[in-house]
Amino acid sequence: MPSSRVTISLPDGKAMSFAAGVTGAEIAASIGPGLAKAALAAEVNGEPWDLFRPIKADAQLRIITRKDPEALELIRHDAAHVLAMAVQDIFPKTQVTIGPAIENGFYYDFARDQPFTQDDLARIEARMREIVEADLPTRREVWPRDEAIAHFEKMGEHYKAELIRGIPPGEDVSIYFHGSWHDLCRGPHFVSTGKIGQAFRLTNVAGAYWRGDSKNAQLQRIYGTAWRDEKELEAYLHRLEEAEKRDHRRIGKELELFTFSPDVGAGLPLWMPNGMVIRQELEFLALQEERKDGYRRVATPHIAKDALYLRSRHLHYYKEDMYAPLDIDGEKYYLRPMNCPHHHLIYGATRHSYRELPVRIAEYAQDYRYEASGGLSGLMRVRGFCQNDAHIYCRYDQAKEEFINVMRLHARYYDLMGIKEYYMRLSLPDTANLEKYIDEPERWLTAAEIIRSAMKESGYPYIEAKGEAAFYGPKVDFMIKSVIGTEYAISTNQLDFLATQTFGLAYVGEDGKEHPVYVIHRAPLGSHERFTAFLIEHYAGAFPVWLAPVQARIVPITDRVSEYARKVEKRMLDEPVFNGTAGLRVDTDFSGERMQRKIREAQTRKIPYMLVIGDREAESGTVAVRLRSGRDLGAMPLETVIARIRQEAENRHDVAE
RNA sequence: GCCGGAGUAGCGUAGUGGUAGCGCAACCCCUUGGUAAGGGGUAGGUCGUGAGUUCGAUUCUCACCUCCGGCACCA
Repeated sequence: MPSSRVTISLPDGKAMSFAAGVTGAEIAASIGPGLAKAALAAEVNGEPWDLFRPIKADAQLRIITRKDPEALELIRHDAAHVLAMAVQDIFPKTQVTIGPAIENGFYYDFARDQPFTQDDLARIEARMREIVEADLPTRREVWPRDEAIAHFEKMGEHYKAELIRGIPPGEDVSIYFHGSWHDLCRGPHFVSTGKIGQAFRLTNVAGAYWRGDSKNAQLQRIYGTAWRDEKELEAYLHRLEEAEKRDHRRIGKELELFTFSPDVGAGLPLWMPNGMVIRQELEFLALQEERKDGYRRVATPHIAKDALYLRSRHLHYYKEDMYAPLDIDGEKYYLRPMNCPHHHLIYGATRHSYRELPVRIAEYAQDYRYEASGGLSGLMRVRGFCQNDAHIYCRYDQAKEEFINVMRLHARYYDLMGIKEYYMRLSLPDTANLEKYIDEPERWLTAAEIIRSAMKESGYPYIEAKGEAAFYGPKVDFMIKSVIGTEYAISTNQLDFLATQTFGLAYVGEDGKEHPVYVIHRAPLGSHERFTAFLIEHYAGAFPVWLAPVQARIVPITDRVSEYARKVEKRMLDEPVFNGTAGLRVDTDFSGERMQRKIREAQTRKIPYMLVIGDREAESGTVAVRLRSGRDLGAMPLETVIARIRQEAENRHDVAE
C-alpha cells in the first residue's frame, strides 16, 4: 500500500517522515535553521526538485545543500537566469535564448542588434547584485505547450517560442518566475534569488551562433563565473592567473622557443634555436621507439598535383581548408595537407606478400592547412606543422593487434613524459550527417568493432563520440586541455578501410590472389607544434634535462676562474651523448654581473643545472651544483656532474628536483 | 570565416590632434662578488601597414595585416 508520507534520510542514518504536500523548504526548516539556510534544492525520488514545490506522497527526499557538489551547478544555473533578468531590465528589447551552467560558471545567449560593451557588463553585473540582494521569490508554473508558444511570441521572444516548438505537441512546459520576470526552464531553481550569493562575476562577451550552427544568426553570449563563496571565487581567479603564466605562447616568448611574423603569415611558426632542440629531441625519441616497433622511415615531397588529392578524396572533403594550388604550366600543385597519399604510393610501388605484412612507414612530415583564421592559436592550432606520422598496412586479421601496439606506443610516450591529464575518445561517424563520411555502413561497423575490441583487450578506458570520425574511418583520439581550458586532440590512432580502394592497396595472400589491407594512421606525438605547445604548458617551461634547450649553465664568480670555466664548458660540450647530435647543451655566463644576478638569470630561463665556479672549485677541479629547484648540491667533481647530467639526458629522466 | 577587443623600442607598459615617456633587456664604465635583481651612464621608436579627414594624425575615419577572448571548423 502506497504511503501518504514523505520520508527523508538524514546524514546520521535516521529517517524522518512528513505528510504529503510538504515542501523541501519546510522539511529543512523543521530540521534546523542551519539546514534551512544551506538548502538549495532537492531530489525527489532521484528527480531534481525545487524546495518550494510540494512533494507528493510516497517520496524519497534528498536535500541538496551549499556544501554538496551539485550546488555549484545550481548556483550557476540560477545566476544565468538572473543575468538574463538583469539584461532585460537594462536593455528591454533584448531577446533571451538559452543560458546553461558550464564548467566554472555560466553563460546566457542574447539576441540584440548592438553589441554589449565592457561598460554594459559592469552595469549588468551591478543590476544582478541588486536582484540577488532583493531576494525575489521563485515560482513555478506549468503551461500547455501551445499556450507557452503564443505567450512568448506575443512578448516578442521568438527564440524562446522556437525552443518550445521543439517540444512534442501535447506536452506541458514549466515556466519559472523570479519576481515578475519569467523564463521557460526545466529547473530546479532556488526558492529566491538571494540564495545565489554574491560570489559571481561577469567575465566576457562573445559571439555565438544560434543552436551552434554557423548558418544561423549570431547571438551575443555573456560569460560569468560563479562559486559558493568569495573564497572559491578568489581561488578560481588565482588559478586563472597561474594558468596564464604557463601559457605556451607566453613561455615560448620568454624562453625564445618560437616566434611568428605577419610577413610569413598567420599560423606559420618560426622555430628558434631553443625550440628546435625540443623538436629534435622528440624526433629522436620517435626514431628510437619506432625502430623498436618495426617502422621504417621515408621522405616525401611537400607538394603534389591535384590528381593525388582527387584520388584520396581530400579535395572533395577539404578543398576549402587547403592552401590554393600553385598553377604551373597548366598543372595544379597543392601544398600537402597530410601525408597519407604519399605513403600509400610508397606502399603501392611494390608488390607485398602476406608474409611481409604489416608494413610500417614513418616520417616526421611537414604539412600545410589553410585553417580558418579565427581558429589559429599559438602553436596549438597552426597552418604549417610537422606531424609524427606513420602508416601501417596490415591484413584484416592483423588490424587489432597492430592497433593495440600503437596504443602501447602512445602509453610509452605518455608515461615517459608523465602525461596523465587526458582522455581517449573513440571517434565515430554521425549517422545524421552522412555527407561528411564515406558511405560504407558495413565497413564502418566492422572497423569500429575492431577498435572496440582492441580497446577492450588493451584495457584503456575511453569514451565514444559521434561525429568525430575521419571521413575514411573511425579513430581513437587522445584529448588534452591547454592551460587556458581549450580541448585539443594531441595524438591519434586511426583505422582506414578506404585507402585500399582509392589507392588499390593490396597484398598477395597464400592463395596467390590480391587481398585488401587496413591502413592504420597514427601520430602518437601529434605534430611538433601542438605537442611542444602542450609540453611547454605541462612542464611550465621547466623541461626535463633531455628536452631542456640548455641543460647546464656555468656561472663563474670571478674573472680569475674564466679559464677554468672555459675548460669545464669544453669538457661538457665534448661529452658524447648517445643520440650523437652534440655534447651536453651547456653555456657559460661571462657577463660582468654578480653571481646572484647570474643565478637569477639562469633561474628565470629554467635551466636545470647551474654550475657555480669560484676559486675553490677551480683549485679542486670541482663545480658547485645548484638545481633549478633551488637545491644546493654543493661542490662535486666535474666528472661526477657530467655523468649525472648525461645519465638524465640519456634515460630521459623526468627528475623530481 | 563570424561577433567583440587590441597593436607604442627585443619584452612589459604610460600617454597625447602640435612627430613620445617609464621599467626590464642590450651596450659602456665602476664593482671581483659564494647561491634569485650592486651602482652609474649610453644607445634604441617611420607609435602594425596603406589611404582619408585636418594647417598638422601615433591620436579621428576607412581598408588591410597580425594578435587576443569566444563561436563555427579541425583529414
